[in-house]
Amino acid sequence: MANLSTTADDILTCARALIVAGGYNGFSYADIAEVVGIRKASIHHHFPSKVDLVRTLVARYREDTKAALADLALQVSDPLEQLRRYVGYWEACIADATAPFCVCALLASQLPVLPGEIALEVRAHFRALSDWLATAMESGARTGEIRLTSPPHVEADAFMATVHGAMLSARAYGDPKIFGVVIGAHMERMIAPPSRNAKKERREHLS
Amino acid sequence: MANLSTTADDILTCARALIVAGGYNGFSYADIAEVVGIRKASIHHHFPSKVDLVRTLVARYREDTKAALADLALQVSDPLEQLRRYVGYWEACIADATAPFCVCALLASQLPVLPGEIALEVRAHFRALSDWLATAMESGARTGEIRLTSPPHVEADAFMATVHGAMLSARAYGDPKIFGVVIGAHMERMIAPPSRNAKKERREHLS
DNA sequence: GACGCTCTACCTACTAGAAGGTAGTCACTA
DNA sequence: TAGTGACTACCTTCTAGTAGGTAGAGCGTC
Repeated sequence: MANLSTTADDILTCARALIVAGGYNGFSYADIAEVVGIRKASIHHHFPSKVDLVRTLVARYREDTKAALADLALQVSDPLEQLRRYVGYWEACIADATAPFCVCALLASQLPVLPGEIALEVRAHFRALSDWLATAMESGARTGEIRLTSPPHVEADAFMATVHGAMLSARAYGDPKIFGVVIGAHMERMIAPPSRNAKKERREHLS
Repeated sequence: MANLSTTADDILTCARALIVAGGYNGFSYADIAEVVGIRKASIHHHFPSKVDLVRTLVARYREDTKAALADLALQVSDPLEQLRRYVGYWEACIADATAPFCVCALLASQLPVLPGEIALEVRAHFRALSDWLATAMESGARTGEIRLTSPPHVEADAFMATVHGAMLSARAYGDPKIFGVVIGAHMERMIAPPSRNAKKERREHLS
């Protein structure tokens, strides 16, 4: 945060795109230098080491995500609509290929070879996202809009897993549409029918 | 296939473990040489290039998976039990950390930076797995054991996405149990209750 | 307002080591 | 005796990172 220069921003943006494409070992300072239009050594001026660069990048990504999710919860009161907006964001990103993958999801897949400090940041993102989703699940169950067949935090982890898996499938198939199809199926299963025993279900599945 | 020597096998086994840990760019010939106990140049004797090595590895992984899934369908007639065995396999792998990730899932995450020939193999794995799952889904729906809320191939893709996402979460959280919990929740939602209108549901959701 | 000081952003030029890969050699075995 | 599987000894290219320097902006002060 705290007003970094435009060049540093450019470096981070570029690095993020490169990580999303090929992970931590899938890019080099030379790659960034070429895209941003400066020399390798100049990147070291802004970020002394690769670990610094990626740690900063992930920390900022986490902050941005945290702020965006908090804002979403504030702007949209309906929990089901919150989830729809969340997946809608990714659907758009994948469709126009701006950022067709969550940078933390990609880094998590390489967790065993990641420098410790970066691994910690990645872990924290998973926990924060899962918590936000669990809160939405719980609210939805309370209003009777969402039907939970498991405790909220389990439903949240299942939802997150489906989102990440669907990103992967979209990439594997080379077809952005698959993301929406898979998530759509998951959400449909979650939407509570206007059933008579909604109260009973709610009682059963809230912690 | 076709009886490769033990050393070649060792190289492939080692490479697979290294890819599972850190992806295509996360390992080098030097890493393999150290583990297998031969020199870098000797690896080139068995696999002239890194692309050869990984292509062979993925092709063999696909063959093995194909054979195992065909065998599973032969040994176990009950479709729901087939799915349980499939996820049980991964649950065991993740729990004892032998191969806590599908090598194709990991490579798929880096698809944009993968050599073309390897990308093709990875894509083929996703298609084959999805097809197998869809067949199981369809059979399960026919016997009334599985409740499908979407067409079989969509349910199959959703299932596959959940499996891959759950692997990722298990890795991110550093907790093998999360895989079973997430998949368990998904399977529970799929199990049809002994309902009166099972026939009607079946009619609705088969292509 | 010219002088010097410091800081920022970038540069050229370099390094050590790791990467994938090659050439040629040797010993064992079918 | 041809083939296999390993070796040593290289090569080239790429990697992250360093050393040292330059141009210019900002700022105090004589």
